[in-house]
Amino acid sequence: MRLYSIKDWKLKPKKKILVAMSGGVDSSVAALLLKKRGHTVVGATMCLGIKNSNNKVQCCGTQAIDDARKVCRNLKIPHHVFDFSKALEDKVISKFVDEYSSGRTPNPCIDCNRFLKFDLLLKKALNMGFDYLATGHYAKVVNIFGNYYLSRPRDRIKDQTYFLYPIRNEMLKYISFPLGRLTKTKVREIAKKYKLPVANKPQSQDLCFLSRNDYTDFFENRMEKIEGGSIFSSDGKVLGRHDGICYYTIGQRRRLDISSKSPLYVTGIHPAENRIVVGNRQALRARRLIAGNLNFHSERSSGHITAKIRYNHKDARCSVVRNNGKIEVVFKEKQEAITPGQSIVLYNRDHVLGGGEIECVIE
RNA sequence: GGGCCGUUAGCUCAGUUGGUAGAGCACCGGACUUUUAAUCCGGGUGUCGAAGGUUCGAAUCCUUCACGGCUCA
Repeated sequence: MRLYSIKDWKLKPKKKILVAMSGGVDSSVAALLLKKRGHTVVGATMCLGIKNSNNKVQCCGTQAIDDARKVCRNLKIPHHVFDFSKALEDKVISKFVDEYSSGRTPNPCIDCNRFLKFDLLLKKALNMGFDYLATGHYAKVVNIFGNYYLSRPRDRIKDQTYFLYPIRNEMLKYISFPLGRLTKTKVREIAKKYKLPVANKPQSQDLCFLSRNDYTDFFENRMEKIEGGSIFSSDGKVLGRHDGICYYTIGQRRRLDISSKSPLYVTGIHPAENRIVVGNRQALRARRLIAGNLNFHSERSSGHITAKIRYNHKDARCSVVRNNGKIEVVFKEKQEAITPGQSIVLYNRDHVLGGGEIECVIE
């Protein structure tokens, strides 16, 4: 017998659900499934004010809005576009720029979830009389004795709980992830079966507000000044030059333009001295870190706890001490390239305990 | 002018006592990915400055020349 029940839409009365639609396959299938279960479904796309030149596929540009609209027409559901461009600028992009100038590596997708999708958009949905906000994320919300938790999805490869930890716990009861019990393969099959216009659309990969080719221009326009500086070895020798610390992240190997006996990786970024420090791969490994800007879904801090220090990273055993609005995490095995600005997310088996932003590495 | 050192992949260099070369960076390709112009995997792209000589065999030893650097007049 199950101790908890996963929200099962089939058993619940029909609800009014706003589906956040990016124009991609996942959120389109999410909308389709909810519609087929008989709920009242409305699609919504966040307009982020991004100019989309040359017909490039972007997750949130105008192409996204067009695609989402097509899908909604196909599903015969209404489609709204909400202008979140100012919020994106104020809450996500400005921080993105600040973080890079401070030598940190931000994760804007997490802030987008924190401030836009699961805050502004969710509140807007509730204000409009919707019962739930649904998205196409691969994750689950589970209810254990009246408490809501974020939990890993069936498709472990697509697990997106890492990006979702900043959702306020009290908001989980208004959130639905219809893909939580499906695999990506199955989702694509469904999209084809029902002939969704975006069935064969490639998976999005880059930042929605910045294409891969625009990094340099973006920083040049946004940053007050970008100064080149020296690249140092760990023992203080000058090995080369860098074009500005905003172009580097911890663990980065490429673009160093330094020749040596074995590959070099960025091990430190020091904005005050405008200095990049490099070392061998071994020097990237560390065991302890401090994280802040926390959000928790569970008070639990003992037992089988694992954590991942970035998306696409296997979670690893660790212990956690909470202290004064921060956590200190100590990994059983050293982790590679722990990067300030990236998020650390804590798990107990399948449950997301919470997470925060890495502030510094201790050792 | 003399002496010394150097010249090897696009770049920086390694190459043991002679057996036709290999690292890093760069570049190209692939995997992964709604964060990192991230990471990982694969690929050597070469008249070993030139010409002679010694040798079964020369990037390696000898001679001359060219170019670059340091140094002494």
